[in-house]
Amino acid sequence: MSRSGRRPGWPQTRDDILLAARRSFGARGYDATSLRSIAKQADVDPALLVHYFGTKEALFLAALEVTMSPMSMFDGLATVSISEAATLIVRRYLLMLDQERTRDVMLGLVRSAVSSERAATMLREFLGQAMLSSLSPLIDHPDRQLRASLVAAQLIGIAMLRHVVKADAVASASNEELVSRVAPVIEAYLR
Amino acid sequence: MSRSGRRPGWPQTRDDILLAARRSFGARGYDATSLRSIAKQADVDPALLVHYFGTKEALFLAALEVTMSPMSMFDGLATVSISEAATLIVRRYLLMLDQERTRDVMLGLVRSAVSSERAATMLREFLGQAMLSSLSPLIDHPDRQLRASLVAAQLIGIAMLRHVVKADAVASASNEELVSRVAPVIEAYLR
DNA sequence: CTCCTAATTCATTGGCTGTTGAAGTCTACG
DNA sequence: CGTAGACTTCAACAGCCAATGAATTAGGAG
Repeated sequence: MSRSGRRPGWPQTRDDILLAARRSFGARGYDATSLRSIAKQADVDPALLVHYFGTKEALFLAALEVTMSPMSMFDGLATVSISEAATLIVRRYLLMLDQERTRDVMLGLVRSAVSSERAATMLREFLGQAMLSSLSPLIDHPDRQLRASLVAAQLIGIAMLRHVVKADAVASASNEELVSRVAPVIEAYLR
Repeated sequence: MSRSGRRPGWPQTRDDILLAARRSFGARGYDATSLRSIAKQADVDPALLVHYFGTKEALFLAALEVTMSPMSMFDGLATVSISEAATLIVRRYLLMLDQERTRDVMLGLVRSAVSSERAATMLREFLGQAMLSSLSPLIDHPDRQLRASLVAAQLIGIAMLRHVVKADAVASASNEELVSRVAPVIEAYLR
């Protein structure tokens, strides 16, 4: 936030803003995050955010960039055994929660969904598209949708306890510890 | 919000405020709920809330009244088989989510925990006290804490999908349908 | 060298927030 | 009947919010 006017060098500012926004939304959710706080974190004037993105909600959408598709959490599950699939799902999910970028997106979605109908819809659609549609085909039961949703419930619950509530046992367990406890349960839903 | 001054009859107003507060916090969480909106819902002046409770946070605490003990979700589990215990846990939990009062408390806690460290601590302590301490003794494993926490994760995930995200499959399933799918999984954690 | 345009900031607006202090109005007790 | 005190409202403050519009600065094209 130096003196007024255009900054020298190449304007990477837009990305700085997106980074700060993703971190803030991920850490506190939509409502609790102000444009001003994002701007301060990006060392930039608040008006610049609306110049680039128009509105707070648009910035939220841009920062979370809901195309989590490259995370490919559910690729290649059809070609392995059910028990291997269950293990892979849990391991990949925990890996996603380990990487700052994807974790911030996930937590930003969850943290915002609880107080905004808009964000709840985003999360619902994300789940329906990314998880249920990839998971349901693996399940050979008339109630595949329900079973797949319960898998999602278990995973979201783990994210809540690990990163939001910060419950000791779940927060301090290693990934492989969690995999070995949770995978059999996921397997039970798939089978 | 009639004309000024004391209202005739017995002042049940305090309870009206608590009811409106519990509903609002349960529906939107701490941050997204304003004293003014609660006051309007209770048909009362905003200043009256602080006269009775002092501060917004105190009202939050009073409204959620974290002594959910009468719900006794985990009573008498030691005397039945593990499989019966699992069924009872899920059924009682869903029952709690069916009753407005306890559901509002639970959802208020969850909805507020995601954006307030304070509320996250409350939820963590509630889980530690109400669930883990009642559940752990049932589990004959060195990692009972982790297993109990994963049960909690599954249950919280169900509340999220059913009442926050409103995922179709979980929201429209009957209680007994859910019990029959989830109980075996809980049993796996306990066994 | 000169403009045009993109990047950035500044000052401001209107609205909502939690909280405060004073005033009004009723009930119950003496 | 009157007055103390509980109940309730009113008006206001200071602080934060998202958003707007004009002003300032720099890079790049001609």
